[in-house]
Amino acid sequence: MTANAFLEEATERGFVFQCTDIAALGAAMRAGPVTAYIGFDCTADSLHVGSLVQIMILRLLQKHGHKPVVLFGGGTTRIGDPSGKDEARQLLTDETIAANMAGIRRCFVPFLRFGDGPSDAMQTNNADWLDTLGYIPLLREVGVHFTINRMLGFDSVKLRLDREQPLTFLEFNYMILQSYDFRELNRRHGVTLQIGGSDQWGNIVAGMELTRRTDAKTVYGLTTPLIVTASGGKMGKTAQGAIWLTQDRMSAYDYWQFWRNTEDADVGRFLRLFTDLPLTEIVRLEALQGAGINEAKKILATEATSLAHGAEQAALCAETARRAFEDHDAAADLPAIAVPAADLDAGIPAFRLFALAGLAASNADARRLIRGGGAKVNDVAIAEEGFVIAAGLLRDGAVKLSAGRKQHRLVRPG
RNA sequence: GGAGGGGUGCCCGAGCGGCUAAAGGGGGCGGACUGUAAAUCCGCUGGCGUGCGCCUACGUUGGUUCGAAUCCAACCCCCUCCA
Repeated sequence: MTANAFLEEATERGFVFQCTDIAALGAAMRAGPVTAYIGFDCTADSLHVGSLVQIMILRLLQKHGHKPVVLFGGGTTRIGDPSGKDEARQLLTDETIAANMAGIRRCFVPFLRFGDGPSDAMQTNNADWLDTLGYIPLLREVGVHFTINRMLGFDSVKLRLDREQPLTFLEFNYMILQSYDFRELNRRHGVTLQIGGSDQWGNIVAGMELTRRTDAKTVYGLTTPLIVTASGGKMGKTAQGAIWLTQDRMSAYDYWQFWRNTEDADVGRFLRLFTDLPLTEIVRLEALQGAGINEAKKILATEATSLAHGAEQAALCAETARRAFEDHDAAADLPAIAVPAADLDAGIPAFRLFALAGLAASNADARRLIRGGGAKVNDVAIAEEGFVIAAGLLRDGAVKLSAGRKQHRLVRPG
């Protein structure tokens, strides 16, 4: 009934949670390319897989000939979005925001084609129009269209009120500014669709209504579902923290490993969302039973890593993992750290080296790891807590350290 | 402005003068089982040197005491009711 290639594929792949008017949006998309935007606030200097659904839907949009707009929240980050947060974020300085924006910008490069063509992606920054807004004019021109009665009903506001957590007036205004963004992007660039996570529904609808009331223009909103793992956990959280999309925050190898460790029940869903593989192929992969599903996980890992870090890197990661896990090859090209050769000659307590390699949070943590039987050197469990690692343990120029069965690091003299 | 309640480790949450690095749960890590999965079971979960300790920690700063997360004072922040 939507009869539109983009919406059909987006729906089949699991990107669509809610849409303000899917039939009308489908008609608009049939009529010609639609320009759509997603806003990204600059709260960190890199994006993680929590934003990957948004990035992938923009990619899909572009594939179908529509135009993606990436909006950096240089202005709105100075406010802080209360949506889905049970307490206010700490305010960021302007310098931090600028630095974060530069970092986030890099995350999109592998996923979208930027340029001046009709379906090339473009980027913009809401600080360009928000920073210079005058308070009274804004209140008179925009504020008049927002009723407190209505705003109090939005989930983002209700959450705070229900939990008796403070919601500052500053944050309360976030919705108004995001609405302003939508209208402004419509005016400047003909944007007619705003996409966002399901927690953005209220903000998106508010912008849609503002645009209709003041400009008599019809625009649309589309939200993506919140992605949780099949066992109910938040996706993209590990011991080390978030799964970052840039290599300065997380190596391609660890990124590959993240996807490789996907739960069985999530494989099909993640293949749909986070790879470009055709649906027919995905249907085949997710049907694999028992240990066979591991093949699908490897493909998921390589495809997802390929998008973020390139096919060459991804193939390398896959090969490293194959050698480390399937051949038990100590010389596989695992993440490595360098230790002064003299120190290694003299011998270093294993617990110290584990901490140094990032396999344990501290020396004490490493001692616990050894005591618990989870620490291995060259694939042999360490029996005594005081075990010393010296140059004699070098195999092909490296010592392999393992914390548990999955985390491996090489130590090289250098 | 007044009255009352509260701020505990990554999170939630007990403790209310010594036996408290602080119950319990969650999360995390390790082990067993597996398929580098889930579920389940077991162990660990402040730091530094190590089996004898030292340091840091219960909003902040002082005080009482041989001894405080626990008592007192001031201050900061949050919540509830009143003005």
